[in-house]
This record gives sequence, structure tokens and C-alpha cells, in this order.
Amino acid sequence: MLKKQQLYQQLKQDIQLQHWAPGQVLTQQQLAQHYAVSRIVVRDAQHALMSEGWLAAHGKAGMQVPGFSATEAEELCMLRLQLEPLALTLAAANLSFSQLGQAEDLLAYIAANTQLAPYQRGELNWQFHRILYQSCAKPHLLRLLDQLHQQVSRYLGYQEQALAYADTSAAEHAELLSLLRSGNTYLASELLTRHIAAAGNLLVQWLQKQQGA
Amino acid sequence: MLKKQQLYQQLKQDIQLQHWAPGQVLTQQQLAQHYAVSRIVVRDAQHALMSEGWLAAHGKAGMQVPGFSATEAEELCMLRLQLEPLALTLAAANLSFSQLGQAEDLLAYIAANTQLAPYQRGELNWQFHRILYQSCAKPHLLRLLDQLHQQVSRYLGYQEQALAYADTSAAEHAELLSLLRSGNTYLASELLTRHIAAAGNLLVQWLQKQQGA
DNA sequence: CTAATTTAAAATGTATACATTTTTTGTCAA
DNA sequence: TTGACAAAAAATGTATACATTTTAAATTAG
Repeated sequence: MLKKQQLYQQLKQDIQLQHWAPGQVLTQQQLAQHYAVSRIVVRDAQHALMSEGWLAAHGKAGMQVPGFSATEAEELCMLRLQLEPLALTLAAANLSFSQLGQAEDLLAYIAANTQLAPYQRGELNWQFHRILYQSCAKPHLLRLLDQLHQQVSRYLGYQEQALAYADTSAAEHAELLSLLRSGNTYLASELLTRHIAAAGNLLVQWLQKQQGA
Repeated sequence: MLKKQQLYQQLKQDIQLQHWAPGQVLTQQQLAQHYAVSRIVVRDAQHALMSEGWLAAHGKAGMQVPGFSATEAEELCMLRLQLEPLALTLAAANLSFSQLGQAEDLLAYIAANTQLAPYQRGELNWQFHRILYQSCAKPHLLRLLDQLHQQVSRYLGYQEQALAYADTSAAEHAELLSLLRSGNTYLASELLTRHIAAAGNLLVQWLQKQQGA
């Protein structure tokens, strides 16, 4: 595999697991030495990660590991609310049974493996959502949603307490599938809205507590 | 100035002016030779332009200049309609007179210089919109809007006939400012929606004619 | 001691050289 | 002629070396 891709994955994971702490400034040389690759590779990975929000520009030298803020989380949630129900509504008409089946398989897999790592669970959850949006046939919309997910997933690796939310999430996911199966697009979209809002509120409130402390 | 930035600007403009034709595959070497810079610089510019839709991946080698489609234009318009009125509504409460003044200056400048190049006019138009959204204080939303504008502006360089639209656009812009000044956020947002939809329809219909021919 | 200017160190930008992958070309056998 | 396989050409990935910019430190004037 390409070293660029390897480093991209590794660095992203290391940021999510807070191996590199928020606020820390990472230079090309530092990372090149630490991961034993050339600076060129580091540069590419850094730029890719910056465009996805995993790193932030920091003056002229180095890139900074971004912190977490309730305000930002709230904004991300708002954007999800604005775009994901739209994608679902547009996709609903084109959803195939094959896709619904895929989604159902994912739910089963998540339910069966209760001891998944938080970031794995988050990734599978997104795959579930993603399948439902896929058929909207709007490449740019899907790209924006993927970007948003990247940003949000940075927060999700952070909150171990997401597990507390896992149960109700699973129930809502199942209900969502059921509504889509029966062709009830409007209710599905409404449920999705509540679903995203609930997850967002939980995250925002938790972050606000953290900030207070 | 950094060569990377120079090449980025130059290449983007050359694509917009169709110096490189849609469908054409541009390799690093080709561009490095043509612009007399090293491949490293080309690589950076290519990646940046790809993430903004000015170039598209093309297998393992080269990047392709994307074409134009009415379907894509329609999607971009839809996304603008979904996000820009939201940004305006959020920003309205925080809009300062200074910003309204800036916006008005822009309108005056555009009106005074009737023989601006299409891409310059397009850029100034976007600056006008951008000022109005700025105060929403949602960095991610603003980033998404900037991205969308990039995509749309690729189309605008293409249609010389945008000039036919310029007059009605100016009138709507003035009315928008007036509504914002009087604090009528809701009507302003509605007008903006019609404004974006009108511009989008014009573009889409023109593209459909082109595709038919 | 403070502030400003100079000087050294460090970081990034850029070019060149080499390695690897991908694409194309050309050959040969069926 | 066609198809597969091999070789060559071309393109990109990666590393190293050099240039430029930026940051930090150190020295000196006030």
C-alpha cells in the first residue's frame, strides 16, 4: 500500500486516540522522524487531514491538533440536520431492497458485537446512514455529508460515554429501516431529524459539562 | 509569493478559460513542463484543485478536467438553496452597519464598472453574498458555502450569457440590502431563495440547451 | 533591564534523483 | 486477426539535497 495512505490512516487514528494531544503543534520533521517516512509523505497526509478538520493551520510553521468545543459540535449537528434528512428524502424513492438488506446486516453486526471499540462502532453507524443516503444520486451532497461525518467522528472518538447512547441509537435505526421499508418517507425523515438532534444534544451537553469543569 | 499559490491560481484560471479543455487529462509532468515548475508544486496544486472540483481523479495517472452537466448544476443550486438562506438568517441578527456599507460599496463598484470580465463580476457578486453571510459565526457552514461557490464559479466562467442576468441580479441585490437594513430577516431570506433559484434555473436551462445541441 | 537589531537555528518550500507502479507497445502463438 | 504475455516507456510515489522563509536566540545599544 502507498505510504501516504498508511500514514494518513495512522496519523488520523493517533489524533483520535489522543496520542497527539489537542493544542499540540506537529511539524513535518517531527512526524517524518516519528513515523520514519520522508517529509513529502507527511506533507500530503497533513494536507489531507487538514482539509478534513483533523489538523488546523498554525501560522506558517506546523499544524495544530484542534481541540473540542461545544459550539463547534453544535454547528456540526445543525449542518447534519440541514442536509441528512434532505439526502434521505431524495434517496428514499430509489432505495433498493438490496440496500435495505445491507443496512439491516450492519445493524445486526453492530448488535452482535457489543464490545466494539468506540471508533469502530462510530464508523459502522455512519456506514449504516451512508447506505440510506447513497441512492440520492447527488455526488456533491454525499461529499459534504462525508466531510461532516469526518468532523463529527473526531468528537466521537473522544467520548467514551457514547456507549450509553448506543442502545437507543440501535432502536431508532431499526425503526428508521422499518419506516423506509413501508415507504413512509416523511416519517422516516422526521425520525432521522430527531435521531440526529438527540445524538447532537447529548454530545453538546457533555462537552459543555467538560468545559465548565 | 509561493510558487504553489501562483500555479494554483494560474491553473484554475486556465481551466476556467478553457485553456485546458474539459475531458482532457493533465499529467504532472505535462503541467510541470508547461508552467516551468517542479512536479512537487504541480502535485500540491492538483490536489488542492481536485478537492475544489476543478480537477477530477482519473484512474491512477493524471487528473481530468471535468465537463459541465445540467444535472450537476442543478444539484449545486439545490445545495445553495439549502444552505445560503440559513446562513443569511443566522447572520442577520449580527449584521453591522459597517458590513452593510461594505456590501453596498461592492454593489456600487459592480454597477459602475459595466465592462468587467465575467469571472471578475462573478467573484465580486460572491463577495457581496459572502459579506452578508459572514456574521453567522459558523465557520464550517461558511467553509461549505465557499466550496459550493468554487464549484458554481467553474460554471459561471463558462457562460458568457451571464451578462443578460446581470441587470435583474443587481436589482435583487439592492432589494436584499434594503430588507436587511430594515430588519426584515424573513423577507430577505425569501428573496435570497428566489434569487438563487432564478440564477440556478437560468444556468440549468442554458446547459440543457447546450446538451441538446 | 528593556528593546531593537542581528545572527543562528529550525522549519517549510522547491528541485532533482531514484524507486515503484501503471500504461502502453510490441511480439508471438493460437 | 485476436488474444495473451513480455518488454519498454511513461507516469507517479518517495527520498534526499538545497533554497527560502520563519522562528528563536543572542547580542548590543539605549
